[in-house]
Amino acid sequence: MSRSRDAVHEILRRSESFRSAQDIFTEMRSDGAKIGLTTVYRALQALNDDGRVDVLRTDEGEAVYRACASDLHHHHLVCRRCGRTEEVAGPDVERWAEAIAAEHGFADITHTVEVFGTCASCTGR
Amino acid sequence: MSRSRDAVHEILRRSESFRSAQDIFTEMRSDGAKIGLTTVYRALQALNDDGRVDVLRTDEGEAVYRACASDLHHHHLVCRRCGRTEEVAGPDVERWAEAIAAEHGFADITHTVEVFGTCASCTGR
DNA sequence: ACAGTTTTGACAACCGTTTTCATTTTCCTT
DNA sequence: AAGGAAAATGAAAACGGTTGTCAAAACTGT
Repeated sequence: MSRSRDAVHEILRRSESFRSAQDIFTEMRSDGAKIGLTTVYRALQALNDDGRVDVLRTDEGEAVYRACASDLHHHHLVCRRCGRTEEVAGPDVERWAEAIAAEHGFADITHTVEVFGTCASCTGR
Repeated sequence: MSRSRDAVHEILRRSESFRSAQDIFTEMRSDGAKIGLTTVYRALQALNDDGRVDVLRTDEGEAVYRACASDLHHHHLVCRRCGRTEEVAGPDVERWAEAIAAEHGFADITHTVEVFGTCASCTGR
């Protein structure tokens, strides 16, 4: 498992946002790559197992993947129509999470925050 | 939409944890209720629309529901050790989400916020 | 080149969820 | 009560994303 796995990883690294498996598959195909959807799924699984990509679920239950930027901590604003994703910083949210956790006696906390909406170019269409 | 909707809500209120639609359906059937799976799904949707239950996705993409203790919008603080869940209100987060979305031209937004940690009684054990 | 293992991909199977649609129930008006 | 429109129901089919199957193709070391 290497050829296509690297290809998928590459696509993801070039992307700035979360991408779905089908989405990646479509892009690779129209780029002329001869790869199967199954292989894309397998590559994503493997990459996730290796901790090289992370995955989250949209409101609709679709899995979307992203190469780990691992930079700063930030959250995502995802268009539920076209999948476009903006990275947004949320210092307020971080503080809120810390405070609320402390208040309830919870320690060692982590949090997930994802905002879904319809982006400007998809609105009204 | 009332008979079965109340029944589903009742099941949820008696539950202490998140339940899947299929799970609820199975319980109701073995309790002798003559209800269809479709109706369970519709009841859950309606209850969710009314803000009486909240829904989240498991890692596997399955939707799980839970009766809201409070009728207001809120988030969860989940103990990663024992699974204990506290409902927490997050007006700050709501405002933050709205603001950030508007700033990027996103409309019609929803958000998921889940905070994981180790609760007081699990700490130090 | 050769045998053995791994990877691949078309296709079918899966599973949770939604849609369809005909039937039943509920509710309102006489 | 009776009649009729509107809402609710449920069995079965459709759907969409994901995973399994399995034979063919691509690597591996000898």
